[in-house]
Amino acid sequence: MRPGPRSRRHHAGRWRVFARVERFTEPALLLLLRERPGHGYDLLERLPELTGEQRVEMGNLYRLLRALEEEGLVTSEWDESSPGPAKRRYAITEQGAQLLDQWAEALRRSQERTDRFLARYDERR
Amino acid sequence: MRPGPRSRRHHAGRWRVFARVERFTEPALLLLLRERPGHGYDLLERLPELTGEQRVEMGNLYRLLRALEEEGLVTSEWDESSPGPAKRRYAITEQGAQLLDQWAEALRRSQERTDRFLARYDERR
DNA sequence: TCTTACATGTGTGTTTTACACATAGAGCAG
DNA sequence: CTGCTCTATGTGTAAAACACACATGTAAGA
Repeated sequence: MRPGPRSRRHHAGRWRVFARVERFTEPALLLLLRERPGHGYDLLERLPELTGEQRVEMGNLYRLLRALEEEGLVTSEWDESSPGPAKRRYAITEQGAQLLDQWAEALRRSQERTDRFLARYDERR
Repeated sequence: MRPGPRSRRHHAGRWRVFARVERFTEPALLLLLRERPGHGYDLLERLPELTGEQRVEMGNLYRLLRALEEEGLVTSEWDESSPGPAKRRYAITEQGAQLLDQWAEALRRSQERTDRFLARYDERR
């Protein structure tokens, strides 16, 4: 029953504190797809450019892509032309691009909040 | 069954996208307590200085404070001297201050990630 | 033939957050 | 002195987000 290294609780020196923006995978996928279309496995490999050390779990990635499609934020089609196993190739829609814009604004607001936090933290360090 | 406004999914124009750092309340509490001790209700009112629009849910706040205490990050004692209902007055410990330092580092790394994201977003806007 | 890389998925548990409600002291308006 | 609001602390539980484990199949190369 010991909490793992990414558990909610952390003894000061023992476990790693890892600050993440929640649902960051969603805007990351939209940005990658705005740059160019791609399939799940491809996106899985391109994601670390944006998410860094925190790798995205593949099971949830495929589920997220289908959820995005259900909402009309991306579209997909089977690509059997290219070699290897069949791939589902995703592309961003106009709606998806608009949501990405909203995410960018939201992320800027989040940056400001964290900036204020860090400034206040540094004040009395 | 309609998802609420803070649901996981958002149609581009309809629902609000809200980027938050997960478990941000924890470092926020530690910072407030490093500045001066205080009780739950007091912290609930001071938190918006750090968290902004996203208000913290009081039920979870009290649970979080007790969890922090269990781990030795804060201490508490009943204060019945001051007027009104009895308050549980929390103070940060050395361990708590150390964890806050780790959070600050983690938040800076998170800022860098988001900066990279936004720079890449702006590139091809 | 076996292993590895590519590729897509399901099932389920844990963690984090949201929502709803319970309890009680104290001050004040009527 | 009754009801109302503000202060103050909590519990119960559901939903959302995320992690971990595993299943399935193609294709290429040792």
